[in-house]
Amino acid sequence: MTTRVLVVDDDAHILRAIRIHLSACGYAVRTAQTGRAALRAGAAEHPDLVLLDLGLPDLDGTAVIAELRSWSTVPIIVLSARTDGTDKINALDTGADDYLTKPFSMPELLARMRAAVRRSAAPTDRDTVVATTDFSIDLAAKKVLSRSGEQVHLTPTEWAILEILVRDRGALVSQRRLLSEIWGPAYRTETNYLRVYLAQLRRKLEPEPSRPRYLITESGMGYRFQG
Amino acid sequence: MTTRVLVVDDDAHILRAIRIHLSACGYAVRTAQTGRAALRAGAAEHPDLVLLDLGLPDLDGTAVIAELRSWSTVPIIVLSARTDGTDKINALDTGADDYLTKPFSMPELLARMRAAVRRSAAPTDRDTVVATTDFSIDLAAKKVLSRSGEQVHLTPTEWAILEILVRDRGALVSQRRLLSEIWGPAYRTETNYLRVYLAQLRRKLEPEPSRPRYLITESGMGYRFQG
DNA sequence: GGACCCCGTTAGGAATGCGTCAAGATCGGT
DNA sequence: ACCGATCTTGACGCATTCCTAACGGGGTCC
Repeated sequence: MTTRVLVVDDDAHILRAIRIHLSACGYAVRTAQTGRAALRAGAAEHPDLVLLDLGLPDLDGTAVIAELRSWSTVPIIVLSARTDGTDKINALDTGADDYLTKPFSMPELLARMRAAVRRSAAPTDRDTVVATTDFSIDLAAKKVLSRSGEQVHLTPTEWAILEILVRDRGALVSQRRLLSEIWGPAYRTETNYLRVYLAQLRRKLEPEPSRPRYLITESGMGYRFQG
Repeated sequence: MTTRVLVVDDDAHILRAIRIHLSACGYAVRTAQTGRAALRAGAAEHPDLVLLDLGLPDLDGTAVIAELRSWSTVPIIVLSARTDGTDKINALDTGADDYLTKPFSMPELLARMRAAVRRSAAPTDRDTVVATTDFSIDLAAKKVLSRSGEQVHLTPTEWAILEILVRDRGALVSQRRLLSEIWGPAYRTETNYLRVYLAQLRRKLEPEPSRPRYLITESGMGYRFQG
């Protein structure tokens, strides 16, 4: 499984140089030249690692970090020409995982990338099959079986929502996070999407769709999968 | 819930300087001057973070990292005078989380420590559950369970207030802070909002709402969550 | 004892959020 | 280019939550 890296820098030359190096090392590279493009790509592609230059034309670098962190725990390594100490501290406190000052050596960047990915890869070992008395969900196989053993067909969007809720089963998932992860950060306020799809999921999964037992609404906050 | 840091360095002066700085910032500091002492202290005390100098008299620094990593995932930040790139890469690949070259600025070290602790604390929801004899609060899952195990339903505003109080449990939280964090700075004087919502929280959580045991009023000052 | 001030409690209308339905728009495969 | 599946969008009635304004109780300082 290749590691997907999102590289964000406004300088196309640097972007190209990094892309060449990383591709040669077996990473799948995706690039963005602006903060907004970075947020879009982050939401759409769910990279395993983000390399972020702070000097972007449209958004402040720390704003990009904060926005990403509002719904994602992807490792973020900041690459910056600024040697100012306060930039470093702000970036780290906003949620960056590491901070390299340009110019840096490529071997060091690669080593820090390996360290960041190793850390984030560790705690992803939760049961892949979640069973209730009415249905069972296989997260690895992306399948849902009804009690009678028949497969329940879900559309891609339905599955995307269910997967997020079930991965954090028991926890409240904010509508903002669901919208950001599935439709992108720009759709944070389109809560009616969620209303429609939650209704469809309930019709397919709940024994009594009008009185949900598993897909719980927390008014004004979000949704919760009750195991 | 103070963070316990193990500082490993053979130079007693540096050790003292770091200890003073970290203690002043609220960390609980334990020190070791040799690799073996560091491994012993790591096993005995399970620190939340390790600051490790590579130039130890008895063991190679990477050996210490490898030994710790064989059984622990505690964050390790390497502090080293060696500017050689291969040392850095070896340390990171052996399992170090970060690498600072001496001399470094203390604010940067503190920021990197915060980042490392934040990362390692995030996936383990251990500290996010606050339990009393009458109910338990899961800050990560945004869930409150009564003693009988039933879920207590809170509205967004109720939850917002409870979250702030519980995050700073034991401490007095001023009404001004609650009001400006939840309703915005313009509502600093609307203390009647708090009276209403505190009453609702007590009705839902306290065994005897008229005689609060957990949600304590400090007249004229603010409120306090008494664990 | 009286005049405060601060707090707890209650309740109902206003505002916001949610479930539901159905009709276009869009996408993907043949 | 067609057709079915899927996604978007808007509208409506209902449920929940919020705001607000009372009233009463318990302190404290004159």
